[in-house]
Amino acid sequence: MDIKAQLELFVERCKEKKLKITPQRIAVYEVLLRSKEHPTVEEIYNQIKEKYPYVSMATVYRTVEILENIGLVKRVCYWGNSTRYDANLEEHHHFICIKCGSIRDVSFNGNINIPREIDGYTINSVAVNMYGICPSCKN
Amino acid sequence: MDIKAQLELFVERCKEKKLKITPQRIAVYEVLLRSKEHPTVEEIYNQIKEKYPYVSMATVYRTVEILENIGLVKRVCYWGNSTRYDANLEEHHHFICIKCGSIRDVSFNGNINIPREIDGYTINSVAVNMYGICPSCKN
DNA sequence: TTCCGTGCAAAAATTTTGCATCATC
DNA sequence: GATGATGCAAAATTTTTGCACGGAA
Repeated sequence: MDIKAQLELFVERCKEKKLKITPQRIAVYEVLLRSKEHPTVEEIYNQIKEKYPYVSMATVYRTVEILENIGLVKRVCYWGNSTRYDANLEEHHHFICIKCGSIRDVSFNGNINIPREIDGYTINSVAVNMYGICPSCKN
Repeated sequence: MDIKAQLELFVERCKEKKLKITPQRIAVYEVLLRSKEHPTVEEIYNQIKEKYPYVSMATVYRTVEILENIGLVKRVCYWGNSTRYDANLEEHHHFICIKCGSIRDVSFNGNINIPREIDGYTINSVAVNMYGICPSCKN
């Protein structure tokens, strides 16, 4: 799905939930859509500030929470303390470099063999995090 | 490995690294060894306070960091903002309830089919997090 | 005795909230 | 025009740090 289509989906979801479509919300979502780095709130804020200097940190916090609630971004945890956000909704997993902290999306060709139910636990989604050393840290 | 053996391993690692063995460090590690809940720093602190009221939060923060550095606990991220710690070093994965936030260890019978190397990335460890609804939240 | 580790308190960093104003619908 | 969103600043929360003292080696 391209960015335009994603933004249209966002508009649609907002209308469904009676959420207003504001420039701030679009800006936050667009940063997330264009980024492959799974940015923290602070990183999102810094990127937005270049274009829209008036946007406040509080709004970014509020917006990522909304985006998470309406299912357009996922909160992801990797390494360190920072909460990060990811707008890539397609099934994918992550490689995290334990040296430099960089994150890279990984898709498997072969599926992971994980049951949909364990001991009465219903599994909605699976996140596989692989930790190791990335090529540029090998040297 | 039982708790006694784990504590001996801890003592050994400390000697290797010229770290002093203090009651506080043992207390923190013991809480982590006995807990299956993957506690946060605050939860560790509260448990220790019952036995050793003088221990400070700062020490707990410093100790979990040391334990992580010497490879005796893992920092795990699941849901929400809290950083949690896990002293179970055996290969296992986690189920996280997206309603109540509870965490449960999961071991697979069948292995997950994950390569040891992807595009020049060397994979040291894999963490599979399954998100869903636990039995007590189904009602 | 020598250091390293600790407690305490202060500082720093991160996240949330209340409220008046503003913008979207 | 009504309602909900925003910015700002303050508050709450979480984590880190400096320093003098105390305890482990």
